[in-house]
Amino acid sequence: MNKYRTHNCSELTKKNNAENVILSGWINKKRDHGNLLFIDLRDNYGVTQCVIDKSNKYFIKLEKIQLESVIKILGKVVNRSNETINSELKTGEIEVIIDSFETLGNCKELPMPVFTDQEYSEEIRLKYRFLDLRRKKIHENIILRSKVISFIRKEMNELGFLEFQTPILTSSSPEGARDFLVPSRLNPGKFYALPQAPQQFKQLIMVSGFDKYFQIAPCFRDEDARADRSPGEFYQLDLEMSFVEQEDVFNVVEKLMKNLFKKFSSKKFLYNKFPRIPYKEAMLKYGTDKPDLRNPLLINDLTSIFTREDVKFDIFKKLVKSGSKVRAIITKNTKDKPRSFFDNIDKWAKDQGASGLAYFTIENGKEISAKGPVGKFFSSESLNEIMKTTGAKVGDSIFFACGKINEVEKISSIAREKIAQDLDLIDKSSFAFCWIVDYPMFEIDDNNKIKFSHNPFSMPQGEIEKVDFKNPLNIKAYQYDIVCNGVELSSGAIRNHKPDLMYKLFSIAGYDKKQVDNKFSGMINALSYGAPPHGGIAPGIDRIVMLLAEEKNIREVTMFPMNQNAQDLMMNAPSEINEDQLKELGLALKSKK
RNA sequence: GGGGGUGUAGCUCAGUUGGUUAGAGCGAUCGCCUGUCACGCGAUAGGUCGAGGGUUCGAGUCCCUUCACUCCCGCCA
Repeated sequence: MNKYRTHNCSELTKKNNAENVILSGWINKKRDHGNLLFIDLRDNYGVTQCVIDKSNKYFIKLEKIQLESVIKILGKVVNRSNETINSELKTGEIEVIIDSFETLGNCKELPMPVFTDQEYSEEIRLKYRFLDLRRKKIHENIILRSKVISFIRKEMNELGFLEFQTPILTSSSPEGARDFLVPSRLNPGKFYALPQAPQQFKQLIMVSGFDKYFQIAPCFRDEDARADRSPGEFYQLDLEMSFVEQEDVFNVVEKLMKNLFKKFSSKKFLYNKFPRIPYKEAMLKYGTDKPDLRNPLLINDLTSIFTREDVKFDIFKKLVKSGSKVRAIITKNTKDKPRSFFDNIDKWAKDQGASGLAYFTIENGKEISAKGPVGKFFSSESLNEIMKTTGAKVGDSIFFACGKINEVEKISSIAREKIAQDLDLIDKSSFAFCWIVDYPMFEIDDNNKIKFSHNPFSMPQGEIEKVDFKNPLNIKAYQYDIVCNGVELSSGAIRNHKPDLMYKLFSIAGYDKKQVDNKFSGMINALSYGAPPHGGIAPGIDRIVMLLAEEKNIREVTMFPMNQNAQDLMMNAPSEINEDQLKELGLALKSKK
């Protein structure tokens, strides 16, 4: 028999009536009636009410013991009387009459309450994470995370994937994020880097002939945090497959996501087959490459309307002449919305740094007309044209944004979200997955330099002989993202397994052969020894769990997260190291300013 | 690197137009209470109002600087 317990704290029911039991756990709550004391004993599994009265010699001791102390209770299970049954508790039909008890772990005065639904500051939560993690919601989130990961492992195994570990200490690579660096004691002056992702390794695994690989892989990137982005480290379901095309990867991931999200959520899928949306189309219709497809609003391009003679909206017309674009969002049947609805959105847009949103509502008197501050600038014919291109009807309203393409995409994207929220158009009870496909291989940065827009190892689309290297910005890649409810879960690609092509693409981005050989030696070398066509993806585990747990902050699904400044307040990391350690590594610190 | 928000008791917060001795709930300590499940009742302790400077007869409150946490932009797949 186990020394500490015969049952856990959620097991006992009427069936156990009159049994002598041993329970161990934390004191969740005490209710002290002076001559009668109730103790809610909690463990990982649940809560059991235990009772003791003053005739018991342990009564005084138990009365004094601190909440959150760990105790072992010996007692007898009794059925509760009907009036005292607690239907909210799994064990609410019984209670344990305490016979004796033993303190296993004392608790000091708590820096924060554990048994409350009260919110408290992250600082205190992170410093005392071990207390925070005892609380119900986050405790359940972390258990969910564990279950999600083991489910993924099982599914991946069934799909024929093999799990492999890849090195944590590896080499620094150009492109992408800032690396975390680790000095090498045995190689003074040289540094390892922690992997931003096992990208090159997983491709090498394919070259090594393993066919299907996956890993719940830690990834390290030294970039600033966001609510949905941990500083430093996060986990991906990294996977790679040989002899596949894009659709083969999609099939595997769709199957996995559907099984996973059905298993851990009761929400429905908006699309059973995930829509494939070309990058260009996504940027036009949604203003972003991570659209929330639960939101029914679409963005329309109305630039050409503002070249018409019979449209007199001069501010926009002037901007259009100098190359700006006009994008519009139609809201269905909003003619009766109060003026404040429209003005709030306009004011909100100005707060976002845009020049505001113009708007009007389409009316039908003698002829089609527009009502609203800028309505008078639009002729009936131009309105008919707008209705034709956008599908807007009488009674609908139209919001306009005008600006340079990047700006107008951005503002129309967040306006689409804002308007949908205000009109309560987003179906919160569903998951809307989609694939964003056909990403451009290259893009132009602020200094007018061509750079890889995604991953330098992606395969360009089309037959290699026909790729138009003269116009690199037109080259599309077999590069894709998977998005759910506006959350980017992952990006992936069919990889470029042809070294010659790789050199060519790198040369467009300004790397000569020598540089490529030097920086990507492991991989480029391997590709010239018989590499299979291959591709993969790497969905973010943390974000999947966030969606399933309906959390907005990644720290709510991370056991021991760092704060925004990449500090672990509980472990005191990062910390200073002593002179000897520095010396051994051949390092010297510059004095801080 | 930049912008916004927050910072008052161990915790969560209130604090009016600048005005006497800075309050509440929870927690802690002490006392009362035999059926609670957010038990109830009474009392006590607990404050560098994030820090520094300034304005003022007088600052938790106004101004400047600074620090911490957080959200966002940049950055990042």
